[in-house]
Amino acid sequence: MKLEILTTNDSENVQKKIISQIRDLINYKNLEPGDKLPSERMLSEKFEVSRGNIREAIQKLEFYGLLKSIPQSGTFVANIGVIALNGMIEDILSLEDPDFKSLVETRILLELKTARLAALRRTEDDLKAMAETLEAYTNKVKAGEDAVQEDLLFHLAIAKASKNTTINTFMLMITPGIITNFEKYHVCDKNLAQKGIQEHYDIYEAIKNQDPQLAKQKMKDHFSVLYQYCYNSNSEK
Amino acid sequence: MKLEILTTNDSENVQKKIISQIRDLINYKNLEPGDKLPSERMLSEKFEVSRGNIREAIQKLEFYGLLKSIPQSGTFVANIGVIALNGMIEDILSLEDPDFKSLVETRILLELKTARLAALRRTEDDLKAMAETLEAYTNKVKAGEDAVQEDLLFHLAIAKASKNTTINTFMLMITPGIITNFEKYHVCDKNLAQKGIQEHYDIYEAIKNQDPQLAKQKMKDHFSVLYQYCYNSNSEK
DNA sequence: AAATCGTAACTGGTTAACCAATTATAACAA
DNA sequence: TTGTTATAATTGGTTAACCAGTTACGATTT
Repeated sequence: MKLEILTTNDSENVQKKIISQIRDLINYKNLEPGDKLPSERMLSEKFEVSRGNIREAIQKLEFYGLLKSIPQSGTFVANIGVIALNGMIEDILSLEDPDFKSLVETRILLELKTARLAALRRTEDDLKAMAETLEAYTNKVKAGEDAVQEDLLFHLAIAKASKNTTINTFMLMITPGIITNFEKYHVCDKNLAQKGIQEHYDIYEAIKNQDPQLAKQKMKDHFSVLYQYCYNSNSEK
Repeated sequence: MKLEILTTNDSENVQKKIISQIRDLINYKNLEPGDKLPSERMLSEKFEVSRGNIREAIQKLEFYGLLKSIPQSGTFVANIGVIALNGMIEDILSLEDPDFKSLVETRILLELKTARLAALRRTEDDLKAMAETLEAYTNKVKAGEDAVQEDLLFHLAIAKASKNTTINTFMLMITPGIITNFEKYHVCDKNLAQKGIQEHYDIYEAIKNQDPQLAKQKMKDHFSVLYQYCYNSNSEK
């Protein structure tokens, strides 16, 4: 039994082990940026795991910009230096899954910025897209229906108008987690949704009038209610 | 020739096409959250692409939290509703690769927050880790060597001390892009690196003394020089 | 000795067959 | 009719063989 616990690793732990082994290999062989890693086949043999596991680990490191695979040629160490590489791999290995609180905290941070940037950079098309999502939200709320999705789509429209692709990507990444947790904890009741209509409209107007300060402030107001609501009724996880 | 241009799609475009076809299918079949998607085999036959392409597309949508694959069971629509799903897929399809300007803009936003949060939440271990990276940076600069990597590792240590896993992940994601661009444009010259020592130390002290306002301000000062330098000498991409 | 060419080994990527677990089905029993 | 069980089909995941492009290297020619 004990033996089984020790030897049975889920695929996540296998991947972490492979990643740390790749790091050790790079250090041991003194591989410089641009150098070629041993082939996937050799690594799978050396680490005694399937080639699929190796590819998975390489893809993760490629996602974080530490490796670069080139077809029919090899996998190469990225141009960021061994010190940064070691530090980053260490951080990646110790990364934990995001909790709801960190999601909300990050969302507010990003949204205050997107509101400001959208006010500065929005085009007429952006305004049109925002108006559409705002109308969909309003109709849903007035019909007494749940409108969490339409709410988030309005915010994503602002993110798109901010013309910052990095923040836009990050907003997309956190949105599903926000939606599921909101619905789970019933964060948005009808009372809150009614207020939301006016708040959304205020944000929209500020962006339309290209007033970054006001846009940020209105977004802040919007979240202050939400924030407060979250931490009063659902302070845990 | 023209025909070849029209029919030859790189794998990225193939994936985008599959993703939009999956979206159409969900809409056409009125699949609700939690419903099961057709099997990978059926999809690959229906869309006339390999099963591998299908898996790749599903994995991307799974990354953004829109689908969920369960072994030996099926692929399921996430619990976020069809409206949000449609909107998000649209956004994902139109996402472009991040440019350097958006990376820097996002980095500053995140770092002002991590400095503040780290001042509030840092442990003794966090301080120790920060001090180590700070020392490595100082030594490198005093030896007249390039210290971009050590610079970034100090900032990542702050991110870790902020105890916000989402922001920490985002910092890790943008760091390689920052490093390569910095080295490409030689953003950090020796003069700037010398100033950096004092600035880093100021940030460290503020976090150590648990002064969030000061930590944020010192981080802002740190970036104002960098920012200015960026936009003066390298305003273009 | 140097340059060129061709061959053979090696690369990451792709594919089709296979696997174990789940699920649907239908036969059977109560 | 209802509940149970055995079985067959289906699922996502895994694997090993295969592919096309790249690279290394040595024979050959000049």
